[in-house]
Amino acid sequence: MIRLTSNQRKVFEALEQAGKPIGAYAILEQTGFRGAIQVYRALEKLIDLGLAKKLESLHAYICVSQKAEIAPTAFAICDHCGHIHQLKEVREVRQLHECLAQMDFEVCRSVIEIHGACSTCASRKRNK
Amino acid sequence: MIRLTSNQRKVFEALEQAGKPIGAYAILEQTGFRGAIQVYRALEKLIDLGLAKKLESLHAYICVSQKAEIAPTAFAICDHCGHIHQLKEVREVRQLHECLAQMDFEVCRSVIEIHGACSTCASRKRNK
DNA sequence: GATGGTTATGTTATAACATAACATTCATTG
DNA sequence: CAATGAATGTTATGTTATAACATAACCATC
Repeated sequence: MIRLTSNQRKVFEALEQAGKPIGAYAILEQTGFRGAIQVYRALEKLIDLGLAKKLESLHAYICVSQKAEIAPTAFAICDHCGHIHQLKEVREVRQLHECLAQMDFEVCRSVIEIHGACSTCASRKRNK
Repeated sequence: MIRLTSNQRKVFEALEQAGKPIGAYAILEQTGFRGAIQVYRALEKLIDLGLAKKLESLHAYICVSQKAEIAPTAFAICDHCGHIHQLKEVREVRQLHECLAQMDFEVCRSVIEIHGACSTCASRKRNK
């Protein structure tokens, strides 16, 4: 088990409780830290450990579904209800990495965020 | 041929000249606009038209290699030299979208940015 | 060519996100 | 205990992005 510091634990709990991506300043409020830097420092560590991820296109952070998952993840982001679907170990992502490897590109970080409408919201749209 | 407004043309030319991703405030300097909003408004339109793209993980903008390409693009971003490889019409990306479609997820925007080392920088790293 | 509607642009202020720089506290172990 | 290093705190500031409202340019049609 990984040993988190006090601040890291507070940030992780805030992410868990939210259950959806939240911004660093929302975390700041929830944790009661005095400055944003505390949040960012903790987030950096959590991301390193694979416990959290930044959603670049939302400027927000989310805790990763399973523990310590460094493997590249694709996110399906519903722009209507905000629901996030985490797609880990997706064949297509692995293949994309392989494709890049064949071009001699050495992958170190993968940002894959697909926006759209989740099944619920999509059907709701169709029926109105 | 698409008709751009004066501001849109200036921003597009700044992007073309740069030949790499640049931030909105760099564009602001180059164009001489008085405020950032002019840049963002022009960028929004250029992105709509498929002439430019935002690289979310860099907070920067780049003009797209071919004209009016709305199709999803994957970007391979070299973190060493800054070189950007635009991958259009990549099979793996299409397959990822199909995979999501089967889950009833209706894709509308695709953010795919793979960071790492390009072939040149990767070999340079190995040889030192 | 005046009228009114639409689109584009300008201006100012501020929101939202992120980091720099340095001070202090705290735990550990030699 | 003293020295060290890691974590945290504090303040300030940098960077990215948008809100809100004012003005100008364009253009059709009467």
